Amino acid sequence: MPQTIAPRHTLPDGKARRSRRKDERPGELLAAALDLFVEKGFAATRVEEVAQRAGVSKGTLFLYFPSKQELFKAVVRENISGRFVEWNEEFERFEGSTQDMLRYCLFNWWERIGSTQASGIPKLMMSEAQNFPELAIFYQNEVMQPGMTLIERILRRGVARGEFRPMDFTYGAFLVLAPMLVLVLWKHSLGTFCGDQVELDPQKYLTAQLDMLMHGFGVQARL
Amino acid sequence: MPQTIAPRHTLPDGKARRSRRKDERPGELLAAALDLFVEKGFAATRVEEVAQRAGVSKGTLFLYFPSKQELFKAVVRENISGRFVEWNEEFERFEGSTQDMLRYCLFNWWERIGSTQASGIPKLMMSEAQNFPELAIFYQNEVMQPGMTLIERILRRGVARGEFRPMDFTYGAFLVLAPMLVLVLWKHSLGTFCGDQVELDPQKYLTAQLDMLMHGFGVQARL
Amino acid sequence: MPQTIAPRHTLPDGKARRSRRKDERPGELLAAALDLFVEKGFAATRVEEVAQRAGVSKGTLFLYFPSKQELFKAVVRENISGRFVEWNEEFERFEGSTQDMLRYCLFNWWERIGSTQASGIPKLMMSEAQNFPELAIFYQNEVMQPGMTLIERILRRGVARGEFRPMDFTYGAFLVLAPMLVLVLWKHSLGTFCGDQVELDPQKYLTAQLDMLMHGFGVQARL
Amino acid sequence: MPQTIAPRHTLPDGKARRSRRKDERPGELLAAALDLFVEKGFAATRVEEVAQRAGVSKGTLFLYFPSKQELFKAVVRENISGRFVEWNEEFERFEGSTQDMLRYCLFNWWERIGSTQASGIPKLMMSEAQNFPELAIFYQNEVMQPGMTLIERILRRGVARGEFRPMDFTYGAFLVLAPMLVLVLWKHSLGTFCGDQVELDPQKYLTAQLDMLMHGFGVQARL
DNA sequence: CATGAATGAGTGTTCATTCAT
DNA sequence: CATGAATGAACACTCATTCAT
Repeated sequence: MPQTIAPRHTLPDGKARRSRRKDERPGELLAAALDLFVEKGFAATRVEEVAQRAGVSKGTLFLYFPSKQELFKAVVRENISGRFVEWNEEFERFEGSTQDMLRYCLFNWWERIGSTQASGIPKLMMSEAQNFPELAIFYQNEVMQPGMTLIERILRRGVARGEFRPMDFTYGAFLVLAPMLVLVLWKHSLGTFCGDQVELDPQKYLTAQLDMLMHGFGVQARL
Repeated sequence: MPQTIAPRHTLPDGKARRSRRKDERPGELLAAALDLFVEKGFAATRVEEVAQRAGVSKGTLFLYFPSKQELFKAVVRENISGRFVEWNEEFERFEGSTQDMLRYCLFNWWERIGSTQASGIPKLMMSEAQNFPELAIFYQNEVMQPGMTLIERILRRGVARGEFRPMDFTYGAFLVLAPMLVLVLWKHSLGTFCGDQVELDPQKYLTAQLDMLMHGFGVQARL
Repeated sequence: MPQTIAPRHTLPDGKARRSRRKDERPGELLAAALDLFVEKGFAATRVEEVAQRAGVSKGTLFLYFPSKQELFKAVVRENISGRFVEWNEEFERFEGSTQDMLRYCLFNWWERIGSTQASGIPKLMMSEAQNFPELAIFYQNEVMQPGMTLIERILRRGVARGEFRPMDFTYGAFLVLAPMLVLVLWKHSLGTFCGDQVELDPQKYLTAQLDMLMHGFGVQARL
Repeated sequence: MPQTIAPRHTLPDGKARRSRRKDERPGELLAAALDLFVEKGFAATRVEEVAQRAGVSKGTLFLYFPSKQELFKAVVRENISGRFVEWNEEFERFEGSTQDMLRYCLFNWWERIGSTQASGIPKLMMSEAQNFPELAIFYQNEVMQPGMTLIERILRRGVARGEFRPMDFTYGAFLVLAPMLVLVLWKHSLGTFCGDQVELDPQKYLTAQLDMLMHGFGVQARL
């Protein structure tokens, strides 16, 4: 029977046996690692735990990833896929006020990133940037830059259409991004220890941000 | 009667040898600790290293600080939380528009914290919070809470005087804090690896933030 | 079908190389630990030393025993407390006078404990009890209690059968135990330095004890 | 004024100033050390604590005793004075049955030693004998030997007067001593952790011991 | 391919002892 | 004489990584 051995990471046919296929090991490991890295941080996560959660032995993990650091890199790379292409297209097709566009941007980001496991990645990157300069650059190029550019494009559109005041777009993009970033950093770090003292409702938070972005705090804005 | 014998632990003349004075030890240790904690993180910094950099032995460090965590707390108190009393007073005496107050707040923060070594502390806490809950709670109570409260007071003043629109002060304070936080996180983390790609001029950045905080991006704000 | 491949972790032939077999590790460690604990005391014994003497690394020790204290408990269980079940059964089956039972108890204890390395454990516990309350409680529960109970049962049997006079069994058990305890304490402590001054022949000592236990020193006992 | 400096440890006159005299330092230190050694054991007692309790600084302690070990030796030597001369005389003058003599011995020992701070010394010696061979020999010669001899003399008297059966006096003395020793070891070591499980009333305990010593457990003893 | 037993480097903290004042 | 600041050796336990089976 011509049962050829499939090259790793490639499924011979679409209807492959679901569970415990050799080719799925890396994926299971990456998923387990993401969970644990996000939950406990890089240093506090033990490789054995990752292996256990993926249902394999510690030795097996090192069969697929030569070191814990390489595992980390693989996790980050795996989880910051190029969704920006799709998003850019979405925004190009967008019709409506730029304020609506900004609103759409904020809430969509929350729905697809902020509220998911992936929201732990920025915190991880921020913490481990020093230890993984290569990854930091990668993250900067593949995530931060495209993200900033996307926001900049929205701001430019707003200015071009006379909806927004002229501004420095780089700083502008930072100012849009900052509260979003702080929201997920809070969620995954300091916020964990506030108990009920500071309860952040993402919807209200983003709504407040949008309002501030558009009108600022000053009274004259209401005119 | 001529008290010829100098009192113990007192140097014969007031202009004693500058360096290695006993009462400077804690200060030297705090400075060394701040440097190393910011540079390498809390966990990765070895107490012996701190002691060495301060020019004393490991044992001496524990003479002044009962534990590594207490050393960290002392560093934070020395550089941040200990100053809130002074800052609160400053703001109580402040006369002028609340916009000026906000400007004063931002630029003063930059001068006294943001532009100094102490700006590494927020990044540090973000990274280590999970692994050192006690420190996280301390930071939350001694730094975040007072900081947020200080900002909230400014916002309340603005609303009370009719300068600012009504708002939720908690979210408002977050929105003021976020760009400042991101500025120093950036400076101590991802920003390190961007080279010249993204050059943030703090003065311009904070000016842009202030403008946005007051007027927002929307054109109607100009009316 | 001929299963040619030896099951993992099993040596090709039954008579595998004698030493360094995986399943002997705990035993080797326990033996090394007993030696060192008795020789140097619990606190003064370094785990690395135990590991070295057992021919393994420090890490390996912690593979089998989660902590130094648990190692100690295992040593005690292996050498003393684990045997009470067997001893209790022996005594339940015992037929004969209670005096013979007491004799059997004393000389058997000497043969199986008193004359072995394990006799150092009581001295060890006496010395370290204050500093390791957890171990003290463990020893109290696992060794002293069962031991006292065993002796009490013998005494109760003697009284029940009319062989012994009525007595307070708690104090009675103490009085039986005391000379045995002192014998091994002596052996492992002060006795070490007496040279030939006081030569204790255990057989004669225990014989004398038994005689005293039965008849006392008083002459009327001979009637 | 001829105020000659008194040699250390010697008081110029009987009516010396009571408190904080230089010459009393060693005594205060020895007392403090005894308390703490008995309470916490040798290793667990910190010299600073001893110094504090004696009201001097750590440095001063080392002025009088070159090391912690020497301090220990001094403590033991100080506290096992030659009371045996007095006791021997007492026993020579004793008139009455030898059983009464034994009773007197036991309860007197309890009153003068067993119930006092000094009862901690045997436990200390037992624990530290290995570390202080010199002291162990000293203790053996100055305490154990005289004590055993004293008991032996009682036993010999009993036999000589026809009150006691013939016996090996060395073992006999051990058998008398053992329960007394165990009583104080229990008091200062393992017994500490039994809570209410085993409550030893010294009076009852010694009474039971005396009864056993005289008559044994066997029924024939009653005849 | 997979296993899991074995390894050993790395670190905060204590405390007896010293010595400049 | 007395002080107390300074020292530095000592030690249990973790966990990433290896490798014989």
